[in-house]
Amino acid sequence: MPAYWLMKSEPDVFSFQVLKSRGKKGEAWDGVRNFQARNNMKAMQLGDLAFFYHSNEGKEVVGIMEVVKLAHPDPKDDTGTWKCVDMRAVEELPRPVTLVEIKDNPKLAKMVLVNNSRLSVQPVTAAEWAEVCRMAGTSGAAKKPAKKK
DNA sequence: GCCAACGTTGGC
DNA sequence: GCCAACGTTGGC
Repeated sequence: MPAYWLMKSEPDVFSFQVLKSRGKKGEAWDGVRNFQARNNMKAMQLGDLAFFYHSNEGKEVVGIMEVVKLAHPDPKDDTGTWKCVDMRAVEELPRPVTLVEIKDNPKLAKMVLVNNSRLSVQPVTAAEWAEVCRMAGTSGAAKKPAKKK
């Protein structure tokens, strides 16, 4: 069973659209300089899914992505302290879910996003994942491996 | 642009 | 090992 995460970025710096343009290979999620966030990335498994949240501009969950490479040394870090994972875009949400909507939903009151907005890589429970997907108008990439073309 | 909250650093 | 000071993040 895959775990769920939420990762955020300022769209000015790195947006979901940019990640999408990287295709299946994805892109290294580097630049994280926070121990909690790093530890969360270390815990990620291949195939784990994550929401892409745009901070500052937009303040909304805009897409779903997947872990395609396990935690490895951050190429932009000389000290060897920091790690990153590679992510690829899976699906752009039919309807972005804003921070306001998340805060308004009692089911999501315990989300880390609400309580610790500064953590850039955070875990999401299965229930929260399902709820945000429902609000976004998607079934959530994980639940439809049957859909082959 | 401001400010509150948090994490990290460094002096003791 | 504690805690004050500082820097950064991110919502408003």
